Amino acid sequence: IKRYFEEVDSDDADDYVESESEWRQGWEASSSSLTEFTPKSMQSISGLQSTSVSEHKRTIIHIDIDCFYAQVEMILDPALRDKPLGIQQKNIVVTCNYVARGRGISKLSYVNDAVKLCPELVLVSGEDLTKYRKMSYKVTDYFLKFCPLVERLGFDENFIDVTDLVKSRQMTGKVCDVEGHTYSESSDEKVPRIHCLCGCYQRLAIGSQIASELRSGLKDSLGLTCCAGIAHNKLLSKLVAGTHKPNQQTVLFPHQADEMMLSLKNIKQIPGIGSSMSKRLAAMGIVSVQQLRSAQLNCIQQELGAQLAGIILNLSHGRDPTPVVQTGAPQSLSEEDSFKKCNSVEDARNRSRKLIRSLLRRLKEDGRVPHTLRVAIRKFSLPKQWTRENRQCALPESILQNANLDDDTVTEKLLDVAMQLFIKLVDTSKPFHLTLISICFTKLEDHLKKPSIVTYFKRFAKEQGCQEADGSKDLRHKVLDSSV
DNA sequence: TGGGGTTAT
DNA sequence: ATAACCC
Repeated sequence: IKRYFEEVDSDDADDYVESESEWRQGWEASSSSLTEFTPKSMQSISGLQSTSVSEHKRTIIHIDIDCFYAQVEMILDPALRDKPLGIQQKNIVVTCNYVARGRGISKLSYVNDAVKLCPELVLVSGEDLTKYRKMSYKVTDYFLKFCPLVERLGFDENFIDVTDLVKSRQMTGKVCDVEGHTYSESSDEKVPRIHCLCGCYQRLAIGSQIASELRSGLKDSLGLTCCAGIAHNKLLSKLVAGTHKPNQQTVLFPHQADEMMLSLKNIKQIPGIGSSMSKRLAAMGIVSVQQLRSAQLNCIQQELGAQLAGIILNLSHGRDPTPVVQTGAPQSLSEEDSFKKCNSVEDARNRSRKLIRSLLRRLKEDGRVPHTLRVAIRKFSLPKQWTRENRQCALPESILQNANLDDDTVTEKLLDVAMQLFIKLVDTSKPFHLTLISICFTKLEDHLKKPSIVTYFKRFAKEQGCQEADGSKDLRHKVLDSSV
């Protein structure tokens, strides 16, 4: 096989390997007649249809920081390291360290239950996300030092597309083996590695080396441990990252994609299929990945529409063409607070003021200026009503344009805007009962952005009643003619 | 359940 | 503006 790849020099060859059985057939067939082992002959051997030649060409790493909030607290106070630690928000333990997990505490459990389970549990308040947010961006920035394609998912996960990094390492011609675990449900069954380290197998092996370097670098520079999953797309890299759990990494080769997907107990475990979609599919009698796969295409299409059906079905086969997209600066900055009861405008105003104060602090660091403000509330209603309502409006330029963000009058101006929105949400002439207020700044734009020359040309064009600024030449003549 | 985020409709 | 998705 090695000679084959050397002679044919085809990176595409292993893209034809669709499932493990097909791979085996190819393997067995090849050992009897090496010369006939070409992509074409492989196709005839197994009768497989490749979905896309380039489908296995990327190398994606998914990084998942181990119990992120707890790790941040343990770094800030190393004395917490060997104690059972929980992070508390209101009366919920939102996450905990591994010592606490060893005592049977699970994420998102009630404080009462957790303390009953483990009376020595140390609780730290995690309602203010500032430290976690800062560390989170340090992590993303760390990855960005090596590779531009980093996509954040929440505060503690990142996708990294290392395809180009892998390519340049391949140029050196060195062959490397896998670092860390290799995914296989039946763990004693080993992929005959060295024979397979060609094409995408070699690429993913290099990816696992890179992942290992990134992980140890992260530990050295920020003191954080994490899990990594390496695969040819985002879906699989994320799923496989969770297979060996704290502080380990796992690579998944394409022929194991089926096994990975089929190992999921429920379609809800597929990232991208949430509670709403699960319910719709469950209503059609579809609960398992296998059922989803064997469902009639047109049946699902009827129910979901062709586009969505295609995406969902693709996911069930471990296919995910979505690219890793650079996340960059956040699209919105928000803060929220939940409580048992808020039933007066005064109370609402005071709570909103706190939110706006801390948002202004963040805005100052961010450097950008928001152009819209949104207020959201949750009304107390019959349990199981998870409904939030929101109103938004454009922010008057005058408030933030070149204001001192520490100025309390700025806070009060914003608060006035927020309360106008609040009144649209709540009929304050009647009794009300709120359980959450959230304030969100969006449409964040660069502050120091001087209007570019283009802006002036466009404005001028408009004044002159020009059509599209198709020719800046023509425009320039106009400008000169008018002796500006 | 909490305190965040994103994108699609 | 809401609803879906993610952590």
